[in-house]
Amino acid sequence: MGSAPITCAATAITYGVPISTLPIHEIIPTLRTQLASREAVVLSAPPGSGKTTVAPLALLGEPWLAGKNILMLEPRRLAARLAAGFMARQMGEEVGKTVGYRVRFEAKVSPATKVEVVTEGVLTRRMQDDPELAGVGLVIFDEFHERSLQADLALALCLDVMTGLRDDLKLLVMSATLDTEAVSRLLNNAPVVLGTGRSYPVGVEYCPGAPPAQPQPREIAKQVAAAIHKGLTEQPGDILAFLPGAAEIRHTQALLTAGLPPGEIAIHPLYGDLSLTAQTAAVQPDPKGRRRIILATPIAETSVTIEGIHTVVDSGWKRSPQFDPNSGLSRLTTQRISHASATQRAGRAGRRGPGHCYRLWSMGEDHGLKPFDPPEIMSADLSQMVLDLARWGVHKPDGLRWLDPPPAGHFAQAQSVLLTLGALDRQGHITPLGKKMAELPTHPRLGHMLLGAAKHNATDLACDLAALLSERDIIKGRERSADIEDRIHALAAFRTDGPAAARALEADTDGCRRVAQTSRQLREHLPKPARPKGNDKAAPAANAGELLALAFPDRIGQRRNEGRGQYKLTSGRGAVLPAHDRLAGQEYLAVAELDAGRIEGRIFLAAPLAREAITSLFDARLQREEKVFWEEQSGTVKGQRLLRLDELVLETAPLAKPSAEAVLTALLSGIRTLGLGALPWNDKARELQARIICMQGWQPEAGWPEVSDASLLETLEQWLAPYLTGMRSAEHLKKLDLFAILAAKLDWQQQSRLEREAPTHLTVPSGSKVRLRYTPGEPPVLAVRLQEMFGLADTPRVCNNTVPVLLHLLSPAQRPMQITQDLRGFWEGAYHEVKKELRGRYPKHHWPDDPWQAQPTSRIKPRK
DNA sequence: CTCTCCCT
Repeated sequence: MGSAPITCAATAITYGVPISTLPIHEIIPTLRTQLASREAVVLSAPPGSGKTTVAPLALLGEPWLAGKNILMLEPRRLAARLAAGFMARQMGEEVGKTVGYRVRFEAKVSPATKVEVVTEGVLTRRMQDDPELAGVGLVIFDEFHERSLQADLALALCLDVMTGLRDDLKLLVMSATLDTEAVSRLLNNAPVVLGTGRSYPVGVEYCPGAPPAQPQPREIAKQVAAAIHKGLTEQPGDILAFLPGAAEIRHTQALLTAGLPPGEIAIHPLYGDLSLTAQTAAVQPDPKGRRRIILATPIAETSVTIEGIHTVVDSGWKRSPQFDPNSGLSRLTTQRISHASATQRAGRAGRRGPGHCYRLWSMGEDHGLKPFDPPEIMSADLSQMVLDLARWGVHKPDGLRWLDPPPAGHFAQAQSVLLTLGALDRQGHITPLGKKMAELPTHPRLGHMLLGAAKHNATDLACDLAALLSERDIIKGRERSADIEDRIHALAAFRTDGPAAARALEADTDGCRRVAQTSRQLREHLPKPARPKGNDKAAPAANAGELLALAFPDRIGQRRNEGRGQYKLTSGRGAVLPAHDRLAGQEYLAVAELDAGRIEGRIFLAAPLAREAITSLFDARLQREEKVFWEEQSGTVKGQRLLRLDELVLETAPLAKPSAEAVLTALLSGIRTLGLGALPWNDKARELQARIICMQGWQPEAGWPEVSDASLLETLEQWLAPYLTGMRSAEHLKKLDLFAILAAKLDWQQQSRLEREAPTHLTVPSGSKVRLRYTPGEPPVLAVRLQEMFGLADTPRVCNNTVPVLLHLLSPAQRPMQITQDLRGFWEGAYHEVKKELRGRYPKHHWPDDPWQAQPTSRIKPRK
């Protein structure tokens, strides 16, 4: 068996409420009286309570609604159609009479319609066109606990309308969870009406697996497969398992097929990217009556209901996108689910009878779960919403009353994207172009592309691209390329040669159908292309890359030379293609879809782009720059003329005459990278440096200049720059006379003081001029033959007689015999020992018993 | 080791 054994906690809790007959009817009278006197009411009732279909019809005859309609908001098209159909049947009517619906691509409404069920996008669009919501007396928000971006926006817009334009508009916010306090507060302390649901008890069993550190797909799959095996033996009926994503589903499926007898049990993956046929198969009962295991993403939490589920296995993880305002990109992350989500998942086992739920964590960890999922507004790309708000006249996150205001950073990022696209001005106000973009039923980036395409004679292609990017990828399969041309070809094949031709190109035919439909709708929103008049020549048609560049001007990729498939984006960020992708050889890409990743982004959809196309498309945004820099390799200052698009360098050319100032700056930075040793130091210059540093140490208050290596390196501009005129290479630097340059840091007075107080030589009793050696922080060293010092009592001093030198007293052969700063002490003491040794080694020299009276001599040869 | 879900 391909899965690990599993041990389960003996604890089991049960929740759920007893079955009763639609308890929602019991609270209808309360709902009526509350809504009659208040502008808003919150209705909280669990799934299965019937609130979606009961509440609108029950309120239809209210006097305050006379002559006005109900608008009900649903998060999904299917739910809108089902709810309208159910209500129409209740009234014994066709859909589109008293009860109708309006979703994208489809409307069933008539002048007789009193209840109109709409999806979220329809409502925000309608409010933009008709802010007063003329003829509407009540807006119902269904499934508000899902807290979609659009529902949050619609609620904020409704509240705005109610404060000014429409004091007779009422709201009913319906939610399946009990987190109603915040909504109630936002709606001026609206009353909360509580209903009960109708569901069966679900026994919950905790089966802790490995501790929940960072989840590995294989590890999650192993635990889920083990729990499924346990469920197969302990529980009857079908099993629904919740996993974070496709990778975990694949692994679990592999483990199960390896561990189960073939053919007896049907295993179905279920996730949004799957073909419609595969999804339908997963949702329906098995045609051969076999037991079923459904391996699903959170799609099965709300969007899809599966009949006959008795057992749920909950991994406790989900994958969701997190917007990163720094990069302006989203990344998918695997996270723990919320408590509300865990309850919702368990509830999926109790729709038709008592059920059972295995949770792959411990009961103790329940407390670590967040009570609710954060609303979408906290983690989404806000550019479309910010454009809608600008059109509404709102330019700041706090311009409306929100349940959770949009995060300021995300809001600002959206504004900056919209500014780049020309939809907003610097104040965040909408431009005429922005208004046109907001009227198109698509993301502002794609709207920008659609509107720009006419000029490039490519409106049809732009519609297809916008449709492709609005819907799920039509090419499935793990080996697919990121090249968007593949999708364009498949779509063309689908249109001209039918579904089989599309399938031959590995495209999903339902997907092609959806994309074609979306493309057609977008085309209808755009003006008909003007026929070229007389001898006007039509502009050459733009290709996919050029069009995508209009939508994603901040995501142009340039190949890096580090490895195949590595790109740098206009923002400076890195992004990679799989190395096997055929696009990977392209020098430039227009990137449409990518995941922010941790360090580097991952490119999922892109098109090749010619450099000439970039320069002509972004002419106004190109930066022409002259760059003068130190080239380490050649050790010279180089000048280049650059053509840049933000962080990308599109062209370089040598710069004939760089400005002297720029050359100097580059040369100085070159010296800084090479270090001070790159300058032509000689002993004389180093000695001068040491003498100045010594003087500064001995006379800290006397104003000696800072000339240590560190401070010289820091202050190159001040002391060295004036001597660098005309120089531009390491070779040129060799001509510098550092001694003279350093000396020039001293004024005349300091120079003569230096000669006096830190002299290069001292005259010793023999008459010789002997060199002093200076080392910063130490006394200067006078190395002199002992014989030359006869007769001198006191150690010579420098620095205005304050610093005794360190004497290295040498033998005639320059061997150090004694090191001392106390000459008098030496003559009186140690000399007499040294003398004996010297007499032995140098018998022909004169080694007097009385050095005080002896004649100093500089003669090297001994006396005859 | 290729990516959750949904909407105009």
